[in-house]
Amino acid sequence: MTVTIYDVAREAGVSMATVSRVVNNNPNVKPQTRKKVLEAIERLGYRPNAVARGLASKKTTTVGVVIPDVSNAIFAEVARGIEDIANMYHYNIILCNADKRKEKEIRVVNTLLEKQVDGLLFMGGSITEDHLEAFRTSTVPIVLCSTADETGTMPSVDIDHEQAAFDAVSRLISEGHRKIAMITGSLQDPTTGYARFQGYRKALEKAGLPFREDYVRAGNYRYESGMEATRYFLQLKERPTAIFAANDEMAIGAIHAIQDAGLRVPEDISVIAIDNIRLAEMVRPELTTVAQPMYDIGAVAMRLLTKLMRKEHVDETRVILPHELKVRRSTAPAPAG
Amino acid sequence: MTVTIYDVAREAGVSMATVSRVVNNNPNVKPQTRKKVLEAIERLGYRPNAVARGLASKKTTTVGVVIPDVSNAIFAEVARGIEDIANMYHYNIILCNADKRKEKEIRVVNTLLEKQVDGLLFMGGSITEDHLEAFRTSTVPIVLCSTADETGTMPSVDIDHEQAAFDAVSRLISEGHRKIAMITGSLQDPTTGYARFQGYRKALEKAGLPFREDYVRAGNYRYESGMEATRYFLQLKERPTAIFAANDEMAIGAIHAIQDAGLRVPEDISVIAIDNIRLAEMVRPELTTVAQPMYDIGAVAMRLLTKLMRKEHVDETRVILPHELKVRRSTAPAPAG
DNA sequence: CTGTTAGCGCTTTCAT
DNA sequence: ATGAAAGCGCTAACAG
Repeated sequence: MTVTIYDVAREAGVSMATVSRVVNNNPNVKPQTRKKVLEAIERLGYRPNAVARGLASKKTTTVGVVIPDVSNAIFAEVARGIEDIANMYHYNIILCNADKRKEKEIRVVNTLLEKQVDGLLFMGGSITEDHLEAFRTSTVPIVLCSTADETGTMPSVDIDHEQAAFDAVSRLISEGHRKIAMITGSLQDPTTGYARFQGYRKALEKAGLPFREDYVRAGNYRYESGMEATRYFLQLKERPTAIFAANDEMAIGAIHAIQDAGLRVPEDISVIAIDNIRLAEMVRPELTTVAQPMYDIGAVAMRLLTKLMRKEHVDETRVILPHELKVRRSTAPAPAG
Repeated sequence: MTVTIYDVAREAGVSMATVSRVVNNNPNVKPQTRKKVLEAIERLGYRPNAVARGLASKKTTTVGVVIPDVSNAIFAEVARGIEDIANMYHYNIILCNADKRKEKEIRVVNTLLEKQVDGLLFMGGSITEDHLEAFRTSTVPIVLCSTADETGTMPSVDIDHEQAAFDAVSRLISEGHRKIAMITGSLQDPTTGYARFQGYRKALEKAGLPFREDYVRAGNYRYESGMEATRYFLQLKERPTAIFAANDEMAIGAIHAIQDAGLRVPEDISVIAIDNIRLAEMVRPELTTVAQPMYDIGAVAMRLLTKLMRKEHVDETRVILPHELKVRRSTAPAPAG
């Protein structure tokens, strides 16, 4: 039924080992023999069985990538960075979606490990003790990508979320805003959600601005939650003049909620965020935001992983990439009054 | 180093076969024995090797999904449908990105086949003879998802693109529009791009409206191309009063190009499209569009694939799912004049 | 440069 | 209900 390396060997009149050599581009094969084998392969339509290969060689040349949420635009771009580098080093990559559910994240990690991937990239989301425990059982390297763990035990590639938030809010302050609200992400997540919130507080503090409970609403990183939080801010007696959203998608919700209420961005209210997904330029006014170097995060993480897999020396396993403020049209000086 | 089934057997004082049975939930194991084995597994931290399993059983319980472009919002939703059904039938799914490049699509299919997936889902994009040839070498079932092949030889799940386009344009016509432009996708792609274009022409024809070359611009399904095409339409002496875009993303580009030119949607120009990605409601005005049942496409395709993998009877291998017009705010009756 | 021969870790008859 | 043993298709020494 299916044609094996043995069939090819017989057809070409050589041994299995020789066929294996040509398939693996081992130079120790006479050109003429190689040709014979190649022809037999072609004639028989032989396709190497990667499963058997993996078992015999104990390498699969594939790395698993777990994505918290396929529908999140951030990850698409990070994935591109991962892929480009993976291709460069001849690794296949297989993506697994985890639906933003912790239990599934862990299940997926285990599945990937059972499949004997040579390495693992774990993207985004918060890292709990349960995650760490799953990671510990791994015999292959794992690097966190666009997230990091509090304990600092895992290799990771990420930005400084607190500083990014600090920079965004500072920009607002430098434009004269004093009533700045924030739509946070999950405060349960220390490395991203909470860090961004901390950045907001510190920027306020540094400027001597009071922290107000009613200027903070928690969202879930989604558009709708950005709208909801903003509607809340709009009905406050003392309406904020600027809103900082923990990510772009919520910021776009904020912009639309403001517009739907008959107000203008940025004339009445400024909006700023973090991420710089493609959408940021696909909204009117275009969104001012702190850009994460998504492609680079993926690329650097994958590069780090290759080094780990090949047991090369790496001097820094926890890398922080720089972010950059993209000034567009959604922010303006605070309105007088 | 790594603990194998043999280690567990020794630890539990049973044979490998017995361990295998408990791992595979084979009922032919005395509860007491099962308990002993489970304990040994726990104690040793045994993790079954899926590669060895796959080789021995000739099944991997995983299906490969090739995605033309991870950053395309459509596929995220389709993927969710696939996943839900896959989980239901206990298949793992591995996603592979093909970067919208035909050569890579084919390479990825081959890689997946080498990895001995039990089935394959091929999403979107146009199916060429080269694709078909790669598909033909497969010994496992393949179903096309959100696309179909012209020759009709492959199982597939899709919508009727021509009819969807026809319906969109007919809506415009019924609102009195007579100057209707179209931003097409790739006309090279018979099943999607060209079919949607055909639907446009037929709707025009049925209404006795003339077909004008200068009312058609080709885009590439991206936002920017939608903007460009629209800018072209705007400078026409006889400006269209409505634009039909082959997909939502280009339509949003059209809306912004119109707005950027100081005109209003829908008062000055109506915009309609096909897809209904989340973004359609994340734009102002919200986009009127013909919705593809993306989740269902994924779910039905995966269900069909499971039947094929289990060699169950299926009476219809080429399914067309219904579409539905979502009327929102981007269309209005044609302006007088 | 090429062939022989052990496994890789597991499933699966076939016995018992 | 359990065990023994033969592979699954391939790679990797080792010999020659």
